[in-house]
Amino acid sequence: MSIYVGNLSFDVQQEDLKEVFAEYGVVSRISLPTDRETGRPRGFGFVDMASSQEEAKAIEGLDGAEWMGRTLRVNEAKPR
DNA sequence: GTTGAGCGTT
Repeated sequence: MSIYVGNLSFDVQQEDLKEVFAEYGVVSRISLPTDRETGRPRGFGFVDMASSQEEAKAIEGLDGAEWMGRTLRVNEAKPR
């Protein structure tokens, strides 16, 4: 299970995401995909937590929250 | 600016 985090600021780094999600549990994996053609950040990311309970809490606590001047969109990620 | 690849044998 993993979390989709959308509407991110383009200058957010993996460490920043980890910091925020660590508030809700153990972050086991972070992914911030960049546009393969342009190398630019795509403005969204993926976070995996150690447990689905922690993920649920993170989604609950962070979806719709304002961060880095943008309103976060957080929910369960679709399968790649 | 809203759902991740990548040339290998997980």
